[in-house]
Amino acid sequence: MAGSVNKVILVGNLGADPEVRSLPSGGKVVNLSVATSENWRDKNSGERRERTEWHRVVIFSEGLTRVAEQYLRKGSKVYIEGQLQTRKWQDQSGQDKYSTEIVLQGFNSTLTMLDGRGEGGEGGGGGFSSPRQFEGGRGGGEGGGRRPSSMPAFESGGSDDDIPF
Amino acid sequence: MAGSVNKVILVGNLGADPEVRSLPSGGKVVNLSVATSENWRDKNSGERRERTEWHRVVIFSEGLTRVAEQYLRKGSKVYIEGQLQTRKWQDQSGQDKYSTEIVLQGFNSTLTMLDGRGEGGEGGGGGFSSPRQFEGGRGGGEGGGRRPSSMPAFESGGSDDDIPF
Amino acid sequence: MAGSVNKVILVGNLGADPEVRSLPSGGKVVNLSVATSENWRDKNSGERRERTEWHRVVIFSEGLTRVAEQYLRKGSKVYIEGQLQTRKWQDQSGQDKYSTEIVLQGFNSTLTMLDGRGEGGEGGGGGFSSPRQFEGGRGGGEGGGRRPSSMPAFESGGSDDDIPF
Amino acid sequence: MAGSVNKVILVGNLGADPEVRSLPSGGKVVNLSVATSENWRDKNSGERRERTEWHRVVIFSEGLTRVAEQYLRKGSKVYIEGQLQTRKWQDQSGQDKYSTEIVLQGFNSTLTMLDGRGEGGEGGGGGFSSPRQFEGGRGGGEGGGRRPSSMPAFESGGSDDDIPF
DNA sequence: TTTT
DNA sequence: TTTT
Repeated sequence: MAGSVNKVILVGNLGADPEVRSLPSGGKVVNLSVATSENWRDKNSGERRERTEWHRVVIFSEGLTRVAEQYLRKGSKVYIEGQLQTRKWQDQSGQDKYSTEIVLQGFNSTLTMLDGRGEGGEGGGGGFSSPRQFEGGRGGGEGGGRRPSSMPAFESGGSDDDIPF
Repeated sequence: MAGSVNKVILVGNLGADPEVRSLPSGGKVVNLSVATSENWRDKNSGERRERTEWHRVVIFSEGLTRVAEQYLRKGSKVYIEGQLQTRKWQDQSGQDKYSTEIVLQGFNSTLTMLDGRGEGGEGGGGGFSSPRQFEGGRGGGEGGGRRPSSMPAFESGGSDDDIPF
Repeated sequence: MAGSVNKVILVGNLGADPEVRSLPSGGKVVNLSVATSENWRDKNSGERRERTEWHRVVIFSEGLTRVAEQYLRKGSKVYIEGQLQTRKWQDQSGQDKYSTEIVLQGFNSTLTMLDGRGEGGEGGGGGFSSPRQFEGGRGGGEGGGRRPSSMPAFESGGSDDDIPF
Repeated sequence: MAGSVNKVILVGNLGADPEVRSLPSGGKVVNLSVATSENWRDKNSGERRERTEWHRVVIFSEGLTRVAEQYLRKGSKVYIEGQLQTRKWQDQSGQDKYSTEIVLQGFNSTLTMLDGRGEGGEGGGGGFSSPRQFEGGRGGGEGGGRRPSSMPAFESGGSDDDIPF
């Protein structure tokens, strides 16, 4: 089919450091555990209540795995845009299990750091330094846009030095 | 915590008629099974491939349950905006199971019909037959906006806010 | 700066056929005029009211310009994901003018047809008539994902035959 | 019409303190000037480039005007969800002008502070404490919001004239 | 100018 | 289980 949209947008904090796994193919997959929370006041009791939701995020996009591995840590706040996917697997006893994940792969996947904590003192000269945005996929060349021959996204081919912080 | 966002946006088709359950409280809950699909051409084989993802959608918002019950049918195309929630439950054997759902409840929940088939007798209550948008939550009184004393949304008289999440 | 997000999501109808312009570079730019509307019942008068908003959409992404040109027509319903950009220009009298547009360019741009009317044999060839999804940018190679060596998106490099209808 | 969606999602920084205006009705309207930026590396020159977009945000929702007035300052980072609206007005010389704004009013409007920095050490026990989320509609009572003790310095190079509205 |  |  088509004519469909499957999009998840999260702003939340990492509950743990990213888990990086290497694939036989040489690529990497990064798993994030992201918390989102909401507060509300109970209408009856008047008490303040909170609910935290934990999201399992799986990053396949090459550029984004590198970003996650290098710059994200437990507590980092991130903006994430990905797709919902439910995966079936068997546990040790052969029981069917289902796991629903937010997958960052290919187009329309985004990972943006929202807290530029570390790295070189944004207090310094004035320039704040760290939050940066990266987008999924490879560099896409546009034919005749406003920025011909440029790319508004993370360039996965480059070295670490490409990321200036 | 707060400063977080938990949002799912789907455009897809219902795989079955909505399932409506009545709650002890008198309210209703509606479950939808929504398919999103993507097509791509395999870069190696050149074959066209397709992947369909099934999403479990749970509607608590009073206005939206009514809309779903009355106007949605198997095959309907919908735009949905809700929140991710993972729920723990036990199967018959006492095994822990987890189910991740897109929940439409309260603010920032939206259900829009994208195909105005409208066949059959929704002529009942007032019977509009075609795509219509409804939004979650209560009627929100605006103090001094551009549309003073009007409300751009479905007016739900009741209280679904009692459900604490 | 970074750590920012600039995203517009529209579901609406084209008020006119797409306007296609060729660029000196050989590329094309397509402009769409998209209407979104909302209905609500005035809380005081009880009357039903409607407000329509017109959006100027500018498509630079190569694959998406072709899709728009070939398949979209006045009245088409579309899902659009792009970026807000305000552009300064001068009218004939030299007055500064500003125009805010939804720009589809590069990553995170999406154009999905939501009504498969498909009138008038737009393909000639095989004519599928209904909703299809296309995404911005060029094909993004993924290193080690779940769909190694495949691409879940519109492939801009190919010929028209890539689009199977 | 219906079956339409008009949604803007921004994550950006305030270029100035919120502008609060009181309405004859007693309500308030708050205007925000929000910057989003993107960085990319020019494919030809290899140079790093940046483009900043300024967005005019208008808040009518009662709860959100209060939040904006009390907690947002120049430099604040926010998540915003609203609607696009283009407004026609006349300048002093009677010329027609158009202004496109992101309007937060009623349902599906959200304003979330993303930098509640204070409160050291999210690396610590776990508890991060300050960012708060508010959503449109009713005035949500914000019980215990802590004012960020300092705002991350927004780095606007230029004068107010940089902001084209 | 669309759509219902 | 939908849709094309």
